Amino acid sequence: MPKQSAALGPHRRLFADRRRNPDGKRVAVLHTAVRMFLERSYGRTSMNDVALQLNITKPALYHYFRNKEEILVEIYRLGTDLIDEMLDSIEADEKPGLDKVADFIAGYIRIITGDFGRAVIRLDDGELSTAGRRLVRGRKREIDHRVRGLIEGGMKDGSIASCDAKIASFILVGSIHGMASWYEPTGPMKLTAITAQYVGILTAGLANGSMGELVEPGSVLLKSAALMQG
Amino acid sequence: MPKQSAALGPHRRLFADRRRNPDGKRVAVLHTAVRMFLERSYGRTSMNDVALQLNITKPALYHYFRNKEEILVEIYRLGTDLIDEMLDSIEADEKPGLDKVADFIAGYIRIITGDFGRAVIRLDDGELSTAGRRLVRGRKREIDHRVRGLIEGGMKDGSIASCDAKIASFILVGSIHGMASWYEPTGPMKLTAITAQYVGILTAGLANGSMGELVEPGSVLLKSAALMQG
DNA sequence: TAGATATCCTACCGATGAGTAAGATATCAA
DNA sequence: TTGATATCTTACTCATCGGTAGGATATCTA
Repeated sequence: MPKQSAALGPHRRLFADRRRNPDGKRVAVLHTAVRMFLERSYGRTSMNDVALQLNITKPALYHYFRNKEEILVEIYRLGTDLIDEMLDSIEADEKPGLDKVADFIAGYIRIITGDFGRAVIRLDDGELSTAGRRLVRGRKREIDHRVRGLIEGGMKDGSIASCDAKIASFILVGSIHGMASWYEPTGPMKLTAITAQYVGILTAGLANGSMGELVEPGSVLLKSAALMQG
Repeated sequence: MPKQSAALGPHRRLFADRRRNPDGKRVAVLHTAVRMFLERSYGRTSMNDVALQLNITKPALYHYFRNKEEILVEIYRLGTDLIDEMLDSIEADEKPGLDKVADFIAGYIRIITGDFGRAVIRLDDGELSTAGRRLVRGRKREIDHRVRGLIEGGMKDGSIASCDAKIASFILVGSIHGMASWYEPTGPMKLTAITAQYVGILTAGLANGSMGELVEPGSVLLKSAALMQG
């Protein structure tokens, strides 16, 4: 963990003195918490851990948040807000569905490589209470529906090949979600290069005309019907 | 949880009497545990929970496993074994790389819709000790490399368009991993139909010739360069 | 400068959960 | 039948963690 102590510095410094700054300190807690939750998971990060990272004690955290869950819910809210705004902007555009999908891929990658976007994907909403889980999953479901809408729009205007929009959107977001796990900002690949690959492969898969000569899954699929495991 | 008590019945019944059957009871524990880990996560499933589900008490579990982690590692081992065997069979085939990829998609979906396959994807290996984590992540990495090999093979024989094999394999497995989260065996969609969609879209995306007229990510990508978040 | 209050701390509670000690009882092989 | 042992239980230890009680101290405003 000392690896990222440099990045945490600014937030830590906010708590160096007792200057009054409730809003600023609240978001500082959020930035530190989301980093730690992503690194060690929500369940394995104690309130004490977060407090120590900020150079305060655990009860001080409860001055800014009612409980641990409130921190997590707030993180989800910030992350889903980013995604919502991007979808707003894409839906407002006037262009073929396939182009909107291309924009979505690029925008989604941009968001998901940031802390709060990545949190929406990687953190386990099963840790939430029933109420919190309902809220978060509702927002996720809404996002899914909007992505599906993009694909359906493309099928209507003919830029996207006829397919099951639900499955296609799952493939789309699923492949990008994977990035949230393996992408490292300090890694060797430039983000723009990665994005170009994603846009290329995924739009090629959806584009009308490209699914002409379908590859049939052969032996393994047949085997799968026979060996279907209980 | 009473929802799946029917499926757990057989394993529960194994522990009804004290007949000696160490191996059978061991796998019964594994089957019950993987189900519960998938439903409630490893961290939120206590040894007591698992024991109760089997109609025994917690210490009895320690007769079959040294500790909780040993159960999880064993689950990972069984799951990765399934994937390894499938890759063995595909690599042994003599067919174009794109066809192998199609077979892989179908085979991977089949495995991932089963309990142990899904566990490899969904369970958090961050819960493991350093030693266990090294072991599990090593096996996962090996699988990744083999998938990448399939794609590289296809690029060599010309059936797959030139692209970054690393990214392409991440897109491939990432999109299927998403299934491990949303797929429900009792859901409305037949597995063969879902598989066909995956094979269709993904092989179309990789196939040589389909990436001719690339869709350029437009406004959003440009915005992303400017708004890059810290 | 003085009161209001924001900020933060020490010390604690109660719950949970992994793992163990030590012994009771059933099963099976000889 | 009997001894070895596999199986399982009750009753515990120890550590961690979310959250709180109650008070101390610094900051800002009037």
